[in-house]
Amino acid sequence: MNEVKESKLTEQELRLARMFKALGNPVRLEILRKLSDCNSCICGDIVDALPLAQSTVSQHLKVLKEAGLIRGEIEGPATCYCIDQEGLDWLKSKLPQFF
Amino acid sequence: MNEVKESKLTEQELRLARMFKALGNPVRLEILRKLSDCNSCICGDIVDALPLAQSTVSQHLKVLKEAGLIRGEIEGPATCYCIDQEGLDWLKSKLPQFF
DNA sequence: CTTCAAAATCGTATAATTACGATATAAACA
DNA sequence: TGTTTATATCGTAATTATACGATTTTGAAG
Repeated sequence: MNEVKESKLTEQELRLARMFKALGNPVRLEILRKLSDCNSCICGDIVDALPLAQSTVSQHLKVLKEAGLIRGEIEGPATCYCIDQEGLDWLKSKLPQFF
Repeated sequence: MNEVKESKLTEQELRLARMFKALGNPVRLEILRKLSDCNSCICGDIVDALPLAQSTVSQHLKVLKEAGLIRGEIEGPATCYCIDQEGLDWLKSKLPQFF
């Protein structure tokens, strides 16, 4: 919708916007907090902790992963998710220098 | 089986989510960067700097204001916008302690 | 009081997000 | 092989976001 028009934002700033967008949803923030608390988590545990359908949670996890905020690793029949510390550290370092 | 699951986010975390949501849009990030650069700005200058209609920019400014990221002050026939340093400082302080 | 200019708000079309149930996929095991 | 279990993806409905032009509001100046 707002992409054909010349944005004066740098690639880094657009990455920042994508991260903020992913963070700007209470459900996803809750998932992140849980992952931050328990270090790493089987997807099913996250589903159990939320009042949402499995497919909905899976969708949110995908958004977080694509934003570079979490990582998912297949562990046997399940998938283990964890914070993407590299991505979060990048965000934390960029925030103060942006504003 | 029918556990009642509700959001376990605190009021502060919901405020964080609202701020992130406002930040998660390239146009609004561009507005913020401009305000950060020029310290304070007449609304019209922001409109002129963007390839968007005045009404659209005004809407984005409203979102940023409601999220506590900018402030607007009526100055004669115009409105002068500036960064809400208090709000941004709060965000910057909360981010590292959340993750 | 009227006019002008700046900004906000309204009405609305379109696009994106969020949610769900249904279905597909992939790994482990019988 | 087929079954089970966990997760991802599909199709879709409802809601929210984004954009625009038109209109209203507000303050300053004539």
